[in-house]
Amino acid sequence: MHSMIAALTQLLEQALLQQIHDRYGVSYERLSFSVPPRIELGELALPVAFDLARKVKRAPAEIARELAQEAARIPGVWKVEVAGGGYLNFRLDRLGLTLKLADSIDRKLHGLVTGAASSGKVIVEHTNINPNKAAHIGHLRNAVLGDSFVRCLRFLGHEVEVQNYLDNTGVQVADVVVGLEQMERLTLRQVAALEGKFDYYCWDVYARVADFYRQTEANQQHRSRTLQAIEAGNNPTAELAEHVAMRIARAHLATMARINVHYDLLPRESEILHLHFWEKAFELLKARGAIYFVEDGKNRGCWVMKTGERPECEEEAARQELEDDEKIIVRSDGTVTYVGKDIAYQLWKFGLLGLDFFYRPFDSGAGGEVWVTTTERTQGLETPHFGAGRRVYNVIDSRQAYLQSIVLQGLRALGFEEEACNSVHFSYEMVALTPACAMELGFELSEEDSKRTFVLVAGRKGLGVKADDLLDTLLEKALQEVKTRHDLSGEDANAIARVIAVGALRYFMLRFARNTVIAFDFKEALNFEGETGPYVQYAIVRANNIFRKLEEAGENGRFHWRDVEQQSLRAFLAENDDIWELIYQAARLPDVVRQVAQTLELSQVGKFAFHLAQKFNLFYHNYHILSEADASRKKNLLLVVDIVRRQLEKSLELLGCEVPQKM
RNA sequence: GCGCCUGUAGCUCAGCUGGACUAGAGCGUCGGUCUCCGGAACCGAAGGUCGCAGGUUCGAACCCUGCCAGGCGUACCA
Repeated sequence: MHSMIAALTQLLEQALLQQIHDRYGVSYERLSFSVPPRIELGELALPVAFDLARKVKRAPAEIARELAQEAARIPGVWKVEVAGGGYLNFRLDRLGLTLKLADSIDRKLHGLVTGAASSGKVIVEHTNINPNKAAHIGHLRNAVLGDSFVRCLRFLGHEVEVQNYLDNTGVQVADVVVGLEQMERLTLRQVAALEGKFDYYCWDVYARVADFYRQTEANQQHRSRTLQAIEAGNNPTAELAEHVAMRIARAHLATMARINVHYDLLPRESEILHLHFWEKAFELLKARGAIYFVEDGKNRGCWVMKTGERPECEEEAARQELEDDEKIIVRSDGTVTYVGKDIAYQLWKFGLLGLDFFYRPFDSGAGGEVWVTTTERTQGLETPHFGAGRRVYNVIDSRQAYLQSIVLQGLRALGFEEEACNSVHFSYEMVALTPACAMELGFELSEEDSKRTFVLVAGRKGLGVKADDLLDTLLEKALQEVKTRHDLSGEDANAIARVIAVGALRYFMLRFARNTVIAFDFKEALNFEGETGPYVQYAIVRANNIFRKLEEAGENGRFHWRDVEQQSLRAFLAENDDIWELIYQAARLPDVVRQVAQTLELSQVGKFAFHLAQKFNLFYHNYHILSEADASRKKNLLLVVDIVRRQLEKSLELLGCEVPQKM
């Protein structure tokens, strides 16, 4: 799938490459177009004449003029001009592009051109919250990035499978189980009877376990013992762990459903173990010599993988370094680390393990169809085919870059070079708190910390903003705003407030580049003005109001873009650069999304929507549409509004935001 | 120590593979726009030696080197 604009650019490139070759005998691989500083100068610019000038020893402006003459005949091109001493500026056929775009929008393509087939299933793994406590704002960033990325890939025509991996047998779940069993002295039955928000309850338990471990050596030993019991299964501790993990997982799904995030499959770590995924991977790794057993030294009794690029470390002097370059895959107590299990999981994702899970639908209580892995086949149940992806994206914060590289090293060691290349660590920075925010939450900071620009969220300390709390606060604020403007029933007001709150939250999480640390601040996150989701929503609501009024005005008020008079529209577009710019920007949506698929910078979609909304608001201010006396001009204006609102709506949809009826 | 990332307006951030210019937004500040399709909006002003110093290039916020400052990682946590 490529876009209208990309298709046109390609056509232009082909024609020019041919022309340059014929005329000057120079062969380029490709031409790199840029964007002129102002729309009046055109939509595409090409500085190739500067380079040609050196090669054929002639003036760049002269060469540019020669190229311009023929290029003007390319279909879709309106005019070609020479500027800036040798730039070729291309001005596109405004009417043609506008009509094409309107038609494309009607067919729900929004500027895309159907073309190349999808290149196989893409698996996106995101969210992956340890199921041992409530989700916090850092998890929201992960889920919003992942979910929006999935929406973009689907828009581009990819088949996408969304997986939310549940680390239900890991250390973090074990810690909470220790807290419940040893600290709180609760049985499974008692835990199951606990009322209220269980994820919040566990948040506090988890925060206190660290202290519990510090108290005595015996307390500390509960961790390893519990972890082993969980891995072994068939014992009360394992059952409690199962209860905790799945109950928390449900809570996470409910939280994510609030912000329009859903999944296809919940692969569980316990199945990786019980279905012997890990054993199989372990055998493969051993057979290939990718990991080895350590007899001596600090890593004694562990199976490790060598990291770093010095396989032949020499003599005793290097012994220390060698140990530093060993990543433990199997601990000395026989349990497997996360990385080990992740290698097995990654192999399965590509269909390389020769094993598969069993599946059953998962009742998340949060709507949407989601499946979970199980250890046994369910009789008579037809299950979708999961896994066996062609390309895999793991949305994981940048602190895990090292672990991710080890997983890839594992794949490579097993000879799966191509799959390693198709494994992408979708890395992003964490959400931290401003010191002011941490203090607002009631945390005492050291003098050192209070001087920092941000402090890290720390689940172990219970320091963080819970996702549901943030959402509740946003909802409340949005509701206030709605109520000051409209007299609505509670239900209607709530529905609108929810859409606005989610729009604000998701936009906020996507505003920043991936590798920017978000220093969370309530004032900023709760803002509904300026560069925010509600700003974009408001622009669309305004546009929708125009059409609503039009319909209210009667049958003659109905509008369809095919009703525009082409001659009138042609002149209108030629005369008004500001309007043409609005449409051209709107047409760029698929180009932005294609770029996002490569750079993984979702913020670009947000920026696109915001800038387009800004331009629209200016247009809205400058042009009166409903009161326009000239009928054909009015239709032209309506066409502009229609195109822009539909592209804006689509870009919000890609960001997982909806549009309220009114606001 | 080593590895990765970051340093742009008072604050929070953009700036695509180096390119047309006066380096852009939002917030905040100050001043305007309500007989209008809703002001969650629009317009204007003030505010920057793009951390510092070299280098490459016709051209550098962007590429290279060094330095300074900060963050993260380098766990038998993930």
